[in-house]
Amino acid sequence: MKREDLREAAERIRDAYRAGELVVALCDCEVYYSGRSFSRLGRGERVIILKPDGALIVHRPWGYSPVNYQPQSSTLTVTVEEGRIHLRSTRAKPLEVMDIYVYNLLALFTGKLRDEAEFEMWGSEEDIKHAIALEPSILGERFKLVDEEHKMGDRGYADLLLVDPNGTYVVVEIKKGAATREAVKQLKRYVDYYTAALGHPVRGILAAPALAKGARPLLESLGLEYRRVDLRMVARILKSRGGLLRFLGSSDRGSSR
Amino acid sequence: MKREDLREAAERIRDAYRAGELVVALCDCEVYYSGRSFSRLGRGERVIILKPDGALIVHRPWGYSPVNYQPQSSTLTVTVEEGRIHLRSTRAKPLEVMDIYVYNLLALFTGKLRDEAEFEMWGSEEDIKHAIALEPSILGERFKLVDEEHKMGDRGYADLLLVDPNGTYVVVEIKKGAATREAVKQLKRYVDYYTAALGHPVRGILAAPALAKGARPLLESLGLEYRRVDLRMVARILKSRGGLLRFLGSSDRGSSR
DNA sequence: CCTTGGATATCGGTT
DNA sequence: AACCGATGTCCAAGG
Repeated sequence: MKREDLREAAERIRDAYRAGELVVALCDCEVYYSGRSFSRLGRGERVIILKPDGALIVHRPWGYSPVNYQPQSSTLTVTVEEGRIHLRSTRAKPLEVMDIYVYNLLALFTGKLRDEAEFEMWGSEEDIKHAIALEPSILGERFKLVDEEHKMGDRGYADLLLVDPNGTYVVVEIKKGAATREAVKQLKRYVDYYTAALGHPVRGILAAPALAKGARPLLESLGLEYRRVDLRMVARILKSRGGLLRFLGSSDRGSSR
Repeated sequence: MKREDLREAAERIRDAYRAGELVVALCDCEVYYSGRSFSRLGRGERVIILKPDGALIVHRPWGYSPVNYQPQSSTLTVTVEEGRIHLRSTRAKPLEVMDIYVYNLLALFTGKLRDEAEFEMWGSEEDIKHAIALEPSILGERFKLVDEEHKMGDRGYADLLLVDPNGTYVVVEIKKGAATREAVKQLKRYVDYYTAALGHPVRGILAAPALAKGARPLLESLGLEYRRVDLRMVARILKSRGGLLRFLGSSDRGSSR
């Protein structure tokens, strides 16, 4: 790339960054990173996104993950060297530095992006927890809610603590995806702790949309229980209690078909 | 955006995707996602990257994380609707669908990116493990290596298994950053398992550059040990054994100064 | 501030 | 194909 073109491109990037604009560059570059780890990426053509908040993202032409990046609040310097542009992004804590050397530009976009829209997401573990807390009976018995995020000594926190019609306490562990054996062990640790703390038996329920392959045998051998939770049921409960009104109102547009 | 422009843009995107090219679009769009979770993002201006392998990434003008995405091997369809382009990306397993409605294009790049370079990274947990395996004595005693990734029944795998001069086995858990209480618990599970499996006492060592706040009290109360590992020491050992020669040879370019 | 735990986590390697 | 642990994990909530 010609010297003048490099200078001009560097100035466009610097000016855009100072003006709070977004920069997208498709370019031939090298990348070095030093911080919690160290990495080196030889010359090749990539997509670079530089955001007004300092986030810097480098994508190779394949894969989901960026090959290199700095998070928001990093700071950038732009300098022109012999035959290349040097972009240095510095993150303060932990101290991390990323150096990009740009040798050629295929395309360069700079400008402000107007994006004031709301982003709504639903289906988290917490959404499931809220739904069960609102209607513990969806677990199949007349449970009553005792507490959420109930401390289990130094073992952690039980997602939910319920009591069944017999007055027996029930520790509930929730997973948003297929519950693994690890989740079963986690529940067991809570049940063991709480049984010891109370001095009498406690039930343990794993609530999840599904069980991973080896989870059921382990669960049963440990005397624990599984209750399937249906995300649609969760949505219905939250919706009836007003938690998801606007979101669900039009989610069907993108959901299927 | 004019109808003809939309049609033309849609065709460019479709043709590029079919030809195995990369697409970067800066556009005014809406996004819906349905799969393991559900999300909705109203209209606004974003950066969209579509890669030849099917990866699809949508970035808002701030933050490190993409607001919506599909991983590689997703498939794309492009259609023109009234006043907008509809991009639908489908991931087969788990079944997940992302719909993008594009109302206006600020910029559109399509083309092949040539990127054959190697990406090298150093400083992983595995690098630390290799260094200790090569020179177990850096943990401060005359340990001998027994095994790497030694299976601890159904609890997982110990990073390293050593034996001390007394013939006592030592389970080692390695962390590349500050070791948390969670790491201490993980080590405890391994030590408990292996003590039971062998029928006599086993030592447990947590090897990491640092201990997180609450980790030391827990570690000591469980009778486990901590050994600090120095990344520079790790680099020296690996370098002397030839593992990092080429990489370290020029990493100084990007590391500092 | 640090610590903790979730995430559409993603990504490999191993079973 | 499922499971398991690492990740420059990132990130928000707060015990």
